[in-house]
Amino acid sequence: MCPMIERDITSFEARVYEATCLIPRGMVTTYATIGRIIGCRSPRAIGQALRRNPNMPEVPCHRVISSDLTLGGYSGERAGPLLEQKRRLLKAEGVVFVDDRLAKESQLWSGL
DNA sequence: TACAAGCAATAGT
DNA sequence: ACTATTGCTTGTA
Repeated sequence: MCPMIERDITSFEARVYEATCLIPRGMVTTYATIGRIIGCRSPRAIGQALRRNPNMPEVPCHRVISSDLTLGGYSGERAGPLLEQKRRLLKAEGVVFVDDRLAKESQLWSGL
């Protein structure tokens, strides 16, 4: 029944979760944008919150990339098979990456 | 309660 | 390429 996945998430983690869920399918956003939405000026804190993954896989954390339009990381790994899977997930949603970089900048979600 | 260490980043030099 | 900055979580005393 109750999978009790949420553990003792803090307010910060809840905000990150909410902001991440706001990302439309087929688009991506950056840690900085998420921080902008929840009012956090430290993208590292967001990466850490997502790394802990308070509620997986309900949260499309794979739609969060770096401001440099690079893939960033996934599940705590900044490189490796998991990151490759992240790319694959994004590709399945129509987001194309070339050379570990977002091909179309128009697919960036500005948080509007 | 207090202090120290670490993190899926970003900006500036 | 390298260093500094930054906010938040976790662990230890």
